[in-house]
Amino acid sequence: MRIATWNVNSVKARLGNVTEWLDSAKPDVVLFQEIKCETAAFPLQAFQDLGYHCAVVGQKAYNGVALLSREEPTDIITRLPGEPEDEQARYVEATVGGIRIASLYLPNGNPVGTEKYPYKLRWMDRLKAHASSLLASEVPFVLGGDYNVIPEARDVYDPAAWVTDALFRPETRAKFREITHLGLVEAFRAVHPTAERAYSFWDYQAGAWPRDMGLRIDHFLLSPQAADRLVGCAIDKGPRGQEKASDHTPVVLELAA
DNA sequence: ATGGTTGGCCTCCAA
Repeated sequence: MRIATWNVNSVKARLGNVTEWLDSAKPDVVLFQEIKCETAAFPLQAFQDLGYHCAVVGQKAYNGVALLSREEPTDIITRLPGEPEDEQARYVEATVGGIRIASLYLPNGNPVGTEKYPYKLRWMDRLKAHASSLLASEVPFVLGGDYNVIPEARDVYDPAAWVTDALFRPETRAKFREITHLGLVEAFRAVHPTAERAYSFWDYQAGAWPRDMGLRIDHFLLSPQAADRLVGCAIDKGPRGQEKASDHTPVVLELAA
């Protein structure tokens, strides 16, 4: 099974790029983040025409996630447990082919001096708690999406310049490690243990893309049973180089059978 | 060189 994750930065502004990529990459499942539209405004038909079922959690203007799959997803949940007052559209999870698969958009957390940063850390605590309960259930699972976390110094073009940023602060990285240390496998790093300058995001500003000033912030975390089936994980830089590109590019996970 | 871009929305916010 091939599962892709892609922060599309507005599914409506990106519809041409996205459908063209799906048509060539043909993932079995694709996880979108930052669809930036309400659920009812999601361009369902375009994706149904490509053979996908869609589980969509949208909101006006910001955030928004979706899970698309060739097989109909079941047992869909539309929010991360904990903080029921949290209305931000950042999580959708469903069962596809016997695997629990989530599309998540972890809060950015900048600027650090505001309430946005503690919200990010609380969201990570909630993700950790949810991952713990999924592990206890012993169902194989894949948590994919835009984590807004740079795991290590080699995952950013200039670590010193980013050390006070919410994506790379030591406290953020420590929280990310708390999650992986539950026993999850970060798929790209497992498959490419020595890769450098392997990025999934390049800012629109300051010529970041042509200068390869990127970050690796889009990840797949795999449960032990899912990791046993890990065949490959690759970043497809193609879409980032196109006209009207998202600032993120797809990451593709391959699981056996 | 204290720079620069994009999307959504409505005058700036978020990234």
